[in-house]
Amino acid sequence: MQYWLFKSEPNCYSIDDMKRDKKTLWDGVRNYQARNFMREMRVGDRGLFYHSSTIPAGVVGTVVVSKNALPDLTQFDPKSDHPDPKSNPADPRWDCVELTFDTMLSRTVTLNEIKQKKAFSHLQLVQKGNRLSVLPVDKKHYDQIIKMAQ
DNA sequence: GCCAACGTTGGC
DNA sequence: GCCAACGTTGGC
Repeated sequence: MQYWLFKSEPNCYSIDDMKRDKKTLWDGVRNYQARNFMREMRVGDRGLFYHSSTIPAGVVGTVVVSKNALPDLTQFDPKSDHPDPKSNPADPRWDCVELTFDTMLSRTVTLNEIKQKKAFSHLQLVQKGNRLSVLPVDKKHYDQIIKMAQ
């Protein structure tokens, strides 16, 4: 089983939305590295749900991968937020996975406190300039962040 | 294949 | 809103 982190701006899609919807397609991702990580995901993988571009930014909940990667249909919809006219329907460029709500953390584990712990220095999330919206996390770090919320 | 210009992300 | 970082695009 692998562990991941999913970023979302809460005014776009928050952990509360995730809880209400129970499951959602993680579509709209238009970054090759993030897409490749989604292609590696398998049903049952765990994920941290992270709120970005908000104060404070941080981990707010957990999710489970409930469907392996499948074509992201929003790329072919001119009315979607991220249409990609260059993507060929016979060989779609962008994929998404389905996520299912797991838990809401009892408090936000902020980026700031994660940065302050030396144990997290190799976490891609805390390395400067990180703009990846989907990234892998070690089980160790995943467990530790959940523990910090308690 | 290089690289400048440009657009987007995300913390603050 | 600012700005640094960095991915993408496109001309050559």
